[in-house]
Amino acid sequence: MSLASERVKPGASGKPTLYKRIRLDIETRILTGEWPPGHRIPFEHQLMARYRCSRMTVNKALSELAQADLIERRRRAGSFVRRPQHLSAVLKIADMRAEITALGRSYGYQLIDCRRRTATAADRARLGVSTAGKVIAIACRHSADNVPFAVEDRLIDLSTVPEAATADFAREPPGSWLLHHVPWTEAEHTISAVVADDRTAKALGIAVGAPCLVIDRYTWRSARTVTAVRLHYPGETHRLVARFKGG
Amino acid sequence: MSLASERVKPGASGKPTLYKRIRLDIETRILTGEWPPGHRIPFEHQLMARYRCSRMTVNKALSELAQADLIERRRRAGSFVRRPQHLSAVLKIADMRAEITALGRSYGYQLIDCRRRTATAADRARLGVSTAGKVIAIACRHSADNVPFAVEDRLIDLSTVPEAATADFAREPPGSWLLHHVPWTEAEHTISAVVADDRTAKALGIAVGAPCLVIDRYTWRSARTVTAVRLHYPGETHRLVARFKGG
DNA sequence: TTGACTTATATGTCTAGACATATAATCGTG
DNA sequence: CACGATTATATGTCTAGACATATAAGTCAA
Repeated sequence: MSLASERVKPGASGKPTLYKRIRLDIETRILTGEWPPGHRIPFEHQLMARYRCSRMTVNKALSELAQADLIERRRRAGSFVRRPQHLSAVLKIADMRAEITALGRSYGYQLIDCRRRTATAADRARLGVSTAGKVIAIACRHSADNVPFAVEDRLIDLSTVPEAATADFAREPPGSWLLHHVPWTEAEHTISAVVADDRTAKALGIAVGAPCLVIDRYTWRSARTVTAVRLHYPGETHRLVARFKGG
Repeated sequence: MSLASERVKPGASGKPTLYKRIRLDIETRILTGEWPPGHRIPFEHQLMARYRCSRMTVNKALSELAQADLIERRRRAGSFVRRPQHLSAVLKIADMRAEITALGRSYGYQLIDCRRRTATAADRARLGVSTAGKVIAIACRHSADNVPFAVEDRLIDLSTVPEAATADFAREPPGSWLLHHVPWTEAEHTISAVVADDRTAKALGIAVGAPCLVIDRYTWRSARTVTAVRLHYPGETHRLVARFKGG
C-alpha cells in the first residue's frame, strides 16, 4: 500500500466527500463554541496540510461557510468566525398561485380594486420615493379550494415598471405578473402579527379581532423601488414553515 | 491582439468576475421567466463554450445556483430550473441575548419555571419521540431594557442531551446553553399569529386578546430530537425583518 | 412486453499549478 | 510621532486536466 493511500479518498468507506467533511468539522467547532466569534480559522494552507488535500478543496469548504454567513473571509488577514446573526427571516419571493397549487389545492383569485393614480404622499412614503410619479394600487384576494387564503394590498411604481400599465390584473395576479416580467435585485420582508380589523375580517371570512399574520414585502430593482405589498393571512390556519439543514 | 484576448478576463473593466456573471445571467433568465420551471439549463460543456472558460468556472456558478435552490442538478440528466419554492421562512438559530444586545438594548432574563420529569404523552408528541425518557421543561422570559421581549416555553430531550441535566438554567438561558454545547444538524421553524391568552398576556405585559407572533422551533442532531421551543413575541411591537439580495 | 444488463454521459469531486488583488505589516521619511 | 510608500501574504478566481458515480438510454434475452 503506497503512502498516498493514507489520504482520504473520495467516496471511501461511504463517508461524505472530503470538502463536506472539512466544512462539517469547522461548522461543528463553531456551533459548539470551541471556536468562538472572532476566532481565526486555520489558513487555507494549514488546512491543506491537515487534510492532505489541494487548496481548491479547502477553499470550497470555506466558501460555502462564508456563503452561509458562518465565517467572514478577509484577504491577507484570514477567515474568522462571525458573531451569530440576529434572528432574521428570509422569505423567498414566490408566486401565490405556485404556493397554493404546490399544497395540492385549487387556486382562486379575485381582484377587489385596481386604480391608477398619481402617487399621494402616503404612496410615496410607502414606496420610499420622493418624486410624485404614477402608481397602481391594487387590492385582491387569493383563495385555496375556494377558501380565502390571503388578502393582498399592493402598490406598483409605474416609473420603475411602466409595462405594468398594460397588464390585466383582473386576469393575472400582480405578484405573478411582476415575477414574470420584472427581475428583482433586492427585497425586504417584515413579519408581524395583528388582529383583524373590520375590512380584513370580511375579506378573509374570519372574526374581527382574530389573529392575522402580516407580511410586508418591498422589492427593488437596482436601487429603484418596484413594488410594496402587504399580505394578511388568517393566523389561526396559516403557518409559515421552513425546514433546513445545518450540515 | 490575440484571439484569447476576446475572453472575459478576471477583473477586466471593473466588471464582476466571470463565474458571477454566468450565475447572474442564468439567474436573470430564471427570474424573468425566460427559462421557466423545468427548463433544462445548457450543459456545463455548452456553457464552457459559450463563456470560453473551464468547466470548474461554470461548475462554481451552477453549484451556487443549486445551493440557492434556484436549480436542481441531476447526474447524467442535466440542470433544471426548479419550481419556485413555497413562501418559506428561514430563521437562523441565534441566541436571544445576542439578538437583543445587537439591537443596542440591555438583555434581561428571568427563569419562570424549570422542572425535570419523565416525558409525558404530550411531551413525547411535541418532541416527536416514542420512548419515554427524561426531559427538562423550561418556561422563561427574555427582556430588552427591562421590557418583556419574548416568553419561551421549551422542552429538552435529556436522552439526546444528557449534559443538560447539569446546566444551571437559572443563570444561563437554555437557548444560549444549547447553542454553545450542542451542535445541531437540522431545524424546523413555524411562524404563526395568535391572540394572547391570560398567561401569555401577563408574562409579556400586554392585554389579553392582543396579537402575538409565535415561533415554534424544533432542532435535531443527526435524527435525534434535541429541543422544541415556542416563543411568543408581542405582535404590536415585535417584527421579524430580513433584507436580502437577489444578485 | 418486461426485466436484466451494458453503455454513454453529465455531474461531483479533486489536483497542482497560475496570476490577480486587497490589505496587514513593515519600512522610511519628514 | 505621523504619514506615505513598499512588501509580504492570504484570499479570489481560474485552468486543464483526472477519476468517480449516478443514471438515462439503449441492448438483449426470457
